[in-house]
Amino acid sequence: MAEIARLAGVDTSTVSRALAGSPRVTKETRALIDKIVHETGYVVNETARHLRGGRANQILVIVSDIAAPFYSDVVQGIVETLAERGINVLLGVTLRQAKREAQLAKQLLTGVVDGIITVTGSIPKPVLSMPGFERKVLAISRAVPHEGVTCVTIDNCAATRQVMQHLHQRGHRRIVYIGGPNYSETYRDRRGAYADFMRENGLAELARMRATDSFNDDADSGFHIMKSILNEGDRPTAVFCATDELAIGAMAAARQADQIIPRDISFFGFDDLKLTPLMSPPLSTVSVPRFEMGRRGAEALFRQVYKDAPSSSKVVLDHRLILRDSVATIV
Amino acid sequence: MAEIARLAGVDTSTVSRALAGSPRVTKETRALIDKIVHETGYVVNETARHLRGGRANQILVIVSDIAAPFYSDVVQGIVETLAERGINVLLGVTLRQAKREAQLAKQLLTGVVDGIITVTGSIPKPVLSMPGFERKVLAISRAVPHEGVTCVTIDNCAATRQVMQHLHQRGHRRIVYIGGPNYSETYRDRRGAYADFMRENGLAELARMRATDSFNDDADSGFHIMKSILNEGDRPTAVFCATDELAIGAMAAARQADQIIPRDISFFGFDDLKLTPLMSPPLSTVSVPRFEMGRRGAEALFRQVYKDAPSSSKVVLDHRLILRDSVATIV
DNA sequence: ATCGCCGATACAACCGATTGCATTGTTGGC
DNA sequence: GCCAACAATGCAATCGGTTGTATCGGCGAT
Repeated sequence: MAEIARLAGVDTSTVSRALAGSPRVTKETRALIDKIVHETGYVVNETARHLRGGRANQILVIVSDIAAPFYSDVVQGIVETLAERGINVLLGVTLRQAKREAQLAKQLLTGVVDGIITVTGSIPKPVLSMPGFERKVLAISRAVPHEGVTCVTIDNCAATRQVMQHLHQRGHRRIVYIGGPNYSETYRDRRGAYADFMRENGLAELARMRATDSFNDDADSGFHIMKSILNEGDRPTAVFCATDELAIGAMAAARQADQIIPRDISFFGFDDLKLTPLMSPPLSTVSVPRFEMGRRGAEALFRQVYKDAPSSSKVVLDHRLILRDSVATIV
Repeated sequence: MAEIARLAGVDTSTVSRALAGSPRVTKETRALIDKIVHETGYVVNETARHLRGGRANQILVIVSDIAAPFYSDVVQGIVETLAERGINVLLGVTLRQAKREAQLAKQLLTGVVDGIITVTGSIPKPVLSMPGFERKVLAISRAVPHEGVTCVTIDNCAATRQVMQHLHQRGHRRIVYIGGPNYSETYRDRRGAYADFMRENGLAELARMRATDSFNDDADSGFHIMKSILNEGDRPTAVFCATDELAIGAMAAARQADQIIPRDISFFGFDDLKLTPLMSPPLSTVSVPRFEMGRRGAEALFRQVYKDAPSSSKVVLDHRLILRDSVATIV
């Protein structure tokens, strides 16, 4: 910028103002500066701007694993939305290790980012000691156990209830639940709503809930759980999987055991991943607005961090049941 | 830092050196400073450090769409690797628009990032005018048309040839190719190797190549292409899909037309996505080391940017054929 | 006892922009 | 024709660190 100022025969402050579009520079000066900037290919140093301005214009997104389709869709929504607003997205993956999460937290403390969107259901510890962190952090999909932090999610209990009602109406009673690890609020909600429904409908004794090992909730774990269920005898007529990934694995296990879906066993998923209509058979599932969750979360955090908007407690988006061909009617 | 210096009764330069582990500070001073730092919860301002040091310790990853499973796996590999080295990853998605790509390029020019990993097969124009950009840019999966830029990829031609040989040995002659848009070098290579193989084996007249519309290469496009192929009559005995996503869609279309796979039609995919062994039937495919591509690419760029290593032209990783149950033998 | 050397720390410039305030020059009013 | 007011620009401090060089003090050697 000093170079530009020299060439234009003005001070750097004038160049700065000209570039910022301040009304305090003449058209002529502005034109001259613009011309020189164009000729020399000069671009401002964002780092210096950040240092002076105190804003990094960057937001950190924390997921446990970007390779999981659910998260990558959410992140896509976030990145698109923030890019439109000139905000960069830093991507952090925790691999479900608290240590990594703590490392990532430093990015906020050291001023590398202005805010954090977490899709893991937890806030890195070091962040909690920051005064006013509530406005700088936002949770998507999984709520975090902290007052004042905005959370964008869906109504997991209501959705689960609707799924169960559907299965029940179709004549299913012997319904198994396959879910992910219960440290996740999402899975706790879905499992809880399942259990409640079974109890309320006098099916408490038929309720069977299975969760994946420790940290796994991918298709493979669904496959293995389903395999063990099939080996136990006393087969269910329907399986409610807490995610489509689990359902894809579970259906594969059923097919491998020569079960015809849905004739022998029905399946219901959750998420409506892009691939599920192409499964064999197309999977009935709950549509979860993943991109939209990302978009809304990004918008909300943007307003909180850069526009001084207050944080709200919860933003609940709509879900809806997608009925395809994986559920049979029992007569 | 000034505050720390004041409390410790020393100069900021001493604090800086103490924190940096310089041998030029006494144990006592260091201990005192460490204690005060700990008590006050002080953390350095990375932005200031970057301004002075000229390094952002950030690298930009450009993909067209993080929601595509192929890309999200590559990105996972990149993020893990760079995190280990203390480098942040900025994620940029182009949605295949040159405009967005150009915007992202600015991050390098303005010093926000020190390097770029592109998985789109192209380098943003503004970057090309940077002297020495070759060392700051690296391509993964798809090569870029620029001398001196390192590219991490696999041998698409060899892999395609092996697939075709396999299908040929199993008795298939009427083999269709379904690929993505040909502006991508990857798809051109795979299609070219397919065409060559057909010609070299006297099957030139049976060669049929279909590409998806413009920018689409997801499962849905595979579905629609397959549907139109089935409508044309003169059905192929085998379909070679240039990606697993296309294959998943194509298989769904075949099933919907009451074709039994592989009895009526065989399928071969490419990528070995995590879900393909769970398909119905499990898909034969080419294993592509996506995480490893990300890791190796990240390592190489890290060395180039931060360790002054020279750029190499090409890093070719191993692929291998995964034979499952989607290909029948024709007698 | 004095000189020289060395280790520990302080001083100050620097990275590259932004911005409040001072200064300069011009114009308009009376 | 002089002064006030205002528009345009320059000056300099600032953001928060890092680092080359200067300074200070103590100790060993002669």
